[in-house]
Amino acid sequence: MKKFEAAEVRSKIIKAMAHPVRLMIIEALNGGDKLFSELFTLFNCDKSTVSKHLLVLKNAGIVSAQKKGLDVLYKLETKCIIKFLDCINDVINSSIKKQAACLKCK
Amino acid sequence: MKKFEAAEVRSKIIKAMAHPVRLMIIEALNGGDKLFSELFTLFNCDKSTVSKHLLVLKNAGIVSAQKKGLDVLYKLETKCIIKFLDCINDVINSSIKKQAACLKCK
DNA sequence: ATATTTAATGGTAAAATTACCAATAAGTCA
DNA sequence: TGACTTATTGGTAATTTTACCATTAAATAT
Repeated sequence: MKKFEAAEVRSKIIKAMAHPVRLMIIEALNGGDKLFSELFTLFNCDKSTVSKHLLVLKNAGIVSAQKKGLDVLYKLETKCIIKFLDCINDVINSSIKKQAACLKCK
Repeated sequence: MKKFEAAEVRSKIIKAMAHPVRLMIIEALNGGDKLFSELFTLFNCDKSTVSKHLLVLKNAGIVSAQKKGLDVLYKLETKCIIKFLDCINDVINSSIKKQAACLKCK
């Protein structure tokens, strides 16, 4: 596989994470499997919007879905993603530090 | 800070990674600091396009830039991001396995 | 000084993402 | 069966992202 193709596949997965609602879904599911109805209550947007965000995550292989009566149980398939969020926090924190240092210099 | 705001900040960082060219830049910089002119040769797109991708990464705090004569030296600020790429590979591999298993069932 | 080389910025058209509403599909229960 | 409940899909307008071309800004060298 060419390097660019590999990067394309990876970027699709990352793009699936790159939305605040989808990030919060991932974090919620890290605390345990959740029904659609439970996830839906976390946000104040349309039900169809949440459903489509979940579809994006499912297509990326990040979550899986399983019918439970009228409801649907969602599951986080890739726990390692949570570790990544710690790294993101590092990026944020070091940015904040630099901004603070910059203010001092003025 | 509200949960949603925190997720928004995080998603901005992740969005900055969510492009094949920007991912390849990150990987290239993980191998060591690179000049713009070196990075540019990796892609066959316009120079301004590469420059703008670098700006996105810089604004996200993922890389830093430093003038070196006519050229600019770029540096990866957050090495932990590379570990995340391993996780992404896990997602991809487990997706491939599932697809393979699915084919068997037919 | 000015000609040259290089990265960055402005502008813009095309493509992708997003969120809502309406309609549909899937399951439950009387 | 038929009424009801719930998640999903279709459609669409608004927003965002992207890539190129043209221009500008910054540094070097003659």
